[in-house]
Amino acid sequence: MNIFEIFQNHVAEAVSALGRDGVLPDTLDTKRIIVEPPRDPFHGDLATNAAMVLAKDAQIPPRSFAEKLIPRLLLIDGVLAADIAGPGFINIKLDPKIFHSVLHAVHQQGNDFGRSTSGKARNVNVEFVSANPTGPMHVGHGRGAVFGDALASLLIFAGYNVTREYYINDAGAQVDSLGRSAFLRYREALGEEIGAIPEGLYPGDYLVPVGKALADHYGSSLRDQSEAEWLPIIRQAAIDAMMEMIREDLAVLDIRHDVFFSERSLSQGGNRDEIGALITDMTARDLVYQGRLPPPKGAPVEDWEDREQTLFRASAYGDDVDRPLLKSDGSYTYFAADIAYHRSKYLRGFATMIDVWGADHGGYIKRMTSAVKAVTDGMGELDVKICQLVRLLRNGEQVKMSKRSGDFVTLREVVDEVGRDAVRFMMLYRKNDATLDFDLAKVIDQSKDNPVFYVQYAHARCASVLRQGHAAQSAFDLAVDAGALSKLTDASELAVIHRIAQFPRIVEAAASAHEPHRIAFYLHDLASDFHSLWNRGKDNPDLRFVIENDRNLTIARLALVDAVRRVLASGLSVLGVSAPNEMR
RNA sequence: GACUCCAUAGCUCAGCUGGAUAGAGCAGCCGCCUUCUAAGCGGCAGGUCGGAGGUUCGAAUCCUCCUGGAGUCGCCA
Repeated sequence: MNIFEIFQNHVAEAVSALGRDGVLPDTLDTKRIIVEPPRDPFHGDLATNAAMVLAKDAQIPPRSFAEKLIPRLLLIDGVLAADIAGPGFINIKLDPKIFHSVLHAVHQQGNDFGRSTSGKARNVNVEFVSANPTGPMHVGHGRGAVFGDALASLLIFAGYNVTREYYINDAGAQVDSLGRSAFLRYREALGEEIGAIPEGLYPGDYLVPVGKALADHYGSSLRDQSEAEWLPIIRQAAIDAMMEMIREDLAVLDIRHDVFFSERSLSQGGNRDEIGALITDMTARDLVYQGRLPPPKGAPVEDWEDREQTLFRASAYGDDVDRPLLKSDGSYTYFAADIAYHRSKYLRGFATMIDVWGADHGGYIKRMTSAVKAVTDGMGELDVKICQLVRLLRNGEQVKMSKRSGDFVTLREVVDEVGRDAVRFMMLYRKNDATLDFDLAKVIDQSKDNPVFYVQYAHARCASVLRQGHAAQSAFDLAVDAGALSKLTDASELAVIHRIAQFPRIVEAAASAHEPHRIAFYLHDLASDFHSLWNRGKDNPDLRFVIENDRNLTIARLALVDAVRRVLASGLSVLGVSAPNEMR
């Protein structure tokens, strides 16, 4: 139940009715009407810009428009008053019964309150993590992982049909290096002295067990083969081991992908060369031509050679320059594979694609969105979400890189230290495109300075109050009707209900903007409202939740507490953070 | 050189896709806190929304230019 949406429809209907009556033109575009909470609650419960956005088309001043509209608004059930404010805002005062009915809806819908159908079951592909299978995940990967996972959950909650996907970069030079690194470890496992790992290969200890497993399985049979023979075998074994490790890292954060898509499968996996087919298709549609590029700007590229190459007309679709699809040795560029990959998403039924990338890929957005536009005839839409860097701190001091597994702090180390909930919540308590300071000491601090604790504690406190309530009263049913809820009249109680009423529109806005952090901030606000309400009981015992001699009031208040608890739980569940019943 | 992102209170950041007197948390100051779970609650103070133009009824939000910071640029992945 989204009261803002409901009243938006009411207001639109009122405008249409005036159109039919000839009071206003009947051609007004009521879709532009917005009903939202006023900035200042003193103004009322709802505010609408209807008069201002439609005045011009109606060819009358906004305030005159409002004067015509208001009598009509007053006919709407639940509207107590409607006033013109400022340049032509209409502030609406609602009967508290509307808000009581919101509470009632929470109890009826339970954890589904806030769930929306605004996504209209449209297919969305969320591709995230896609870390190269060359080692364990680090903290930066973790941010993209949590962001993508929470965004996917949010979209599901908002009524989209979501697939979580991981693109395995298992076809480039990096995985060849991985294979060679694993080969060294294999020889090491056979008892050879391998010395230092050469520059350009992966030195991390995590390849030691891979080498050992290879030695166990193949004995020394691979050692004397040529690289052309052993590389495919060892490379694949190493990739599989790395992917297994990455899956485990993700599982620690409770993240699971529906699809793992192999880059290699596009050109070498089956009986069909997807990338070649793509280039043929693009050539037929004149998206590709043979031409020359100007030398790259900025840092000079030493081995730059001016030559004719196979180029995609990216600049015709919004990119800065055209982009090569073939390397000089005739093999496909990464970009060519990526276009084929995104086309495959489209062909699999995803007109809406979301990619979650790290900050270092920002320069890649234009060419990819332009490519998606080109190969889908403008039918496919790609939104790239960039997750900025994470600065790992401990009490304000930058954390030194660990040498244990290469040259970075692994995600696993961080989760082991502070826990899944802290990692997930803090990764989401910031806009994705802003850099994030993650302080290992602060996120486990049990104080209000720590938003994770603050929100979880609000949930635990709700649960505690409900336990107390059940102890003080005999068994009761919280799903009381809206009439019984009319006992809730205090301004601080109504303020909490107002906040609850906003949850559905926050969900929809966050989902359509692809911004899960809005849920995290909302939960913090709701927690704050609740802590505040709880404390009112200190100064004024009449405002406590459990009132000894007033069973009905107690039940109404516990219904409010339970609604807060449910919305907190449901929001936390979208973020993938647990909602504890006690904090001990 | 070009492009992307960022610039909002002393600090860290929100700002609901263009709305009213720009908000929160820290830090500072003042008060309260033997409670339904203590780890908090209330209040005060704090701002030329980096700067200058523009678009319009209306701009922190959209456009242009400038300044400052981060990142990217390739036949790398």
